[in-house]
Amino acid sequence: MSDDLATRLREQGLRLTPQRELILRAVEELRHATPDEVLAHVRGQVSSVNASTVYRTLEVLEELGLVRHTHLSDRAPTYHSTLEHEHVHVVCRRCRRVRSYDPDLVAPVVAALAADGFAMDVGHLAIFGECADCGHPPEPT
Amino acid sequence: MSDDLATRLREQGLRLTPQRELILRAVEELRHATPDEVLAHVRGQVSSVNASTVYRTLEVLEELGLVRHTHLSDRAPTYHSTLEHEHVHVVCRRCRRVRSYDPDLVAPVVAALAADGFAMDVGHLAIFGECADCGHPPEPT
DNA sequence: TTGGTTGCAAAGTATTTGCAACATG
DNA sequence: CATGTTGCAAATACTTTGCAACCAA
Repeated sequence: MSDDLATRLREQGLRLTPQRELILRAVEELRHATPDEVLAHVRGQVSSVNASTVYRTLEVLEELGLVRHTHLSDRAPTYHSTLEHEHVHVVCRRCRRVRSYDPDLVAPVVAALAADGFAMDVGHLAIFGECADCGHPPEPT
Repeated sequence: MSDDLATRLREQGLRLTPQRELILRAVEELRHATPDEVLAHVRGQVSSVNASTVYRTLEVLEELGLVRHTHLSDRAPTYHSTLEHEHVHVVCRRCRRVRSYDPDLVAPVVAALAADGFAMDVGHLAIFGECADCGHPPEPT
């Protein structure tokens, strides 16, 4: 997987650096992390890595297809490794819990949109709502 | 509809102001607008309205259920009036075009998640992907 | 008159960019 | 050793907040 990084970078005339390795590994380990969280993680591990490097690297890694991002909050984007199989994110607004669903969940939507000539990006999808069994009490009805 | 505004505000002990009327009307007219676009629109029409007022007002209007927002780009949120019937947003990453779909599109997803005790927020959903017939040429395969 | 509302300016958070020093291939 | 990369600092985009003046009810 780090080999993959080296390979893909080389293909694009880009270079393998310790920062890029660290950041990719951080995304893989954290599962779902914002740029800030990635930064904190790599800093905890090694030398001082700069925030701009994190942003620039996440962009590169995404172009290389090694990471992806979705929006699990109204704030910063969340990155995850493409080593995980593709999944749909379902997040509860109340308890903030994030569940991953198999792409099957939205297969009918993919099909319907495909019929309209639209190729849906399943991995980017974030579905919001509220779960019944979340830690927080339900709103009075 | 402006009556609705007055009514709902009063119910909450809030007040009807020209700014609030203008901003609500701007959202209705613009169909899909970011806070910035709303600001530009109301400024074009009347006196000087402040950006903070736009943010604060959009928040109030959303709490009152008169507007809603979704994220149609990685940047600012997009607001729309709830006078429009609820719809799902489908946006092409290449040509940036936004199409509105009937909630029926995602009915199977709503049902599947409901079975898991999750109440999906359909109006907030934004589906990304690429349309075949967008102005831009397809990427080489 | 009371208390919600606005404008203004400053602060805050998230992200981007220019550029010189640096390090990979 | 050529060119991609990084760190740093400043700039930018977007949003929030404190507060005094203001105005709707």
